[in-house]
Amino acid sequence: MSTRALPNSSSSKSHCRNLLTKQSHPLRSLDQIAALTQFDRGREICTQGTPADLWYCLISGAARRCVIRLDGRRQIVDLLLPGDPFGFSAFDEYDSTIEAIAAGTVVASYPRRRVETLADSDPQLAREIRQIAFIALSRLQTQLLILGRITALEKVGSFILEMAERLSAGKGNSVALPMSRYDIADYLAVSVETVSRSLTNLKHRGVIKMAGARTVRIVDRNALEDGEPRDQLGRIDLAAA
Amino acid sequence: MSTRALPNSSSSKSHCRNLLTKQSHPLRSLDQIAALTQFDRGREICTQGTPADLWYCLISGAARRCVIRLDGRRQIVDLLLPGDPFGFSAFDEYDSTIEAIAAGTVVASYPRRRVETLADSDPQLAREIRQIAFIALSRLQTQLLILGRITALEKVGSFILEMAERLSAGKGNSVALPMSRYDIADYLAVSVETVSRSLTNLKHRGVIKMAGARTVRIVDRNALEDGEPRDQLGRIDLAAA
DNA sequence: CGTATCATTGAGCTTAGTCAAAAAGTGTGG
DNA sequence: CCACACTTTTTGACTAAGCTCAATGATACG
Repeated sequence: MSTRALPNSSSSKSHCRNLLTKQSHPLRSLDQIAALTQFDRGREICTQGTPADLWYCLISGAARRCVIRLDGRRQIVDLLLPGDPFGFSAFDEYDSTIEAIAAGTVVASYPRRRVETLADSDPQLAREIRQIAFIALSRLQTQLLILGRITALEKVGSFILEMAERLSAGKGNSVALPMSRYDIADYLAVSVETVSRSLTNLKHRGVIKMAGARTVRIVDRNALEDGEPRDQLGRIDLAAA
Repeated sequence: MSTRALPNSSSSKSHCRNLLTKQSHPLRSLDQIAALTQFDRGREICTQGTPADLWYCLISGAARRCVIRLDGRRQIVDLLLPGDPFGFSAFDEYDSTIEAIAAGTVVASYPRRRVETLADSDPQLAREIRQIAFIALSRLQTQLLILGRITALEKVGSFILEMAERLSAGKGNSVALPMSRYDIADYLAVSVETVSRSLTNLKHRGVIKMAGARTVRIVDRNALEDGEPRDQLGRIDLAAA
């Protein structure tokens, strides 16, 4: 199966099967009917306006869910990380386009009709799908709350926290961002320059440390949460410039 | 009739039963197990952080779904209009607080466990619930796209269009907004003053007409869509000041 | 008819967008 | 391995959109 379908060399296929069994994901019970596909950076996984015949789950890598506006601007409506289901639509067509961000992003796909039929006779599966939809709702709501923040600094701050949460499952204080500044900008609805400046600002204030351009280490979690620099006791620290 | 539970006076109850049968809504098939409640303006329908034991559907009036931030600012995550289902949560507690906006807002509520059990043995119902979740997703996405707009003028413009769409089902060009400028501001994540100024701007440019403070008549649909004033042929009209 | 809420308008200031350019990576082919 | 092209990231200067504070009109409601 090439881009579309991953090349049929057994090696890559088995490699992916391994991934599928290793990476826990919400549609685990459907592993048998999953098709695995690998995508290069920037490749479209599915396209806004085409028939929504497949449901997906991102296995490894990262992807962006975006819509293009009338004025040509792109908005990223969701960032997809390992374990995230996507491709659900209230209507018969996808409501957004999904593109791979990381090289070699692997995606599992499930024929929608097939799954729905299975769900008809399997209440447990039906509940799982419902749960998946609710999780997608809560992810969208999280982003809504980020977009609703006032200052760009707060947006970038909560973005870092969200990524840390989702990528390292809350464990470490270090996040390797898989996406470019442009992606972050279109996700937060600010300009690239502002993203960059906000990061430098946080860096200078000692709230984060950078290792290369894409690895962030969180130093002061509280400060990221509301934009205000805090001391160890969580008090707003007016000394920090 | 007071707020909490509708007093069991047969008059008010039958009045509401009428509403329930008249107003088409997505959980129609569950009318039998629905409880109807009426709320005064500003009253809480359900509260963030409390057990999410009920699913709801708004029958008449309007409500806001909001979260309060650490800094005390309120953000409105969704506006609920007749026919809109709400109260779904990925976890065991509501992720937002819902408050009535209009006087005498009527809401149908459904015990979640009961519905889920019914869905286990009724695949059709299970599909309907899924569809409801997907529709909620698409509504959130719509708002995400509005929040992602750059200028306040565009936000207010698409807000008016969205309300026109949802309230009058696309028919008329006149919308009676059920909410205050403050609600609009918290929904669009801009200040009240900016909402007001944007409306005056649109009014002065002849894009909309106002009848009182809360009734908007759309004059130039195209202009609302992208912020640019258009002539009858849809061309950007630089003459309009 | 008074009081509270809601809506509009003005003036000043801050934030972030735009345009422009430099610096730092990344990958490719010779 | 290096040179070159291209992308990504950062920084600077300028400008404008929108926030804040403040005050004045309108509306609704008891």
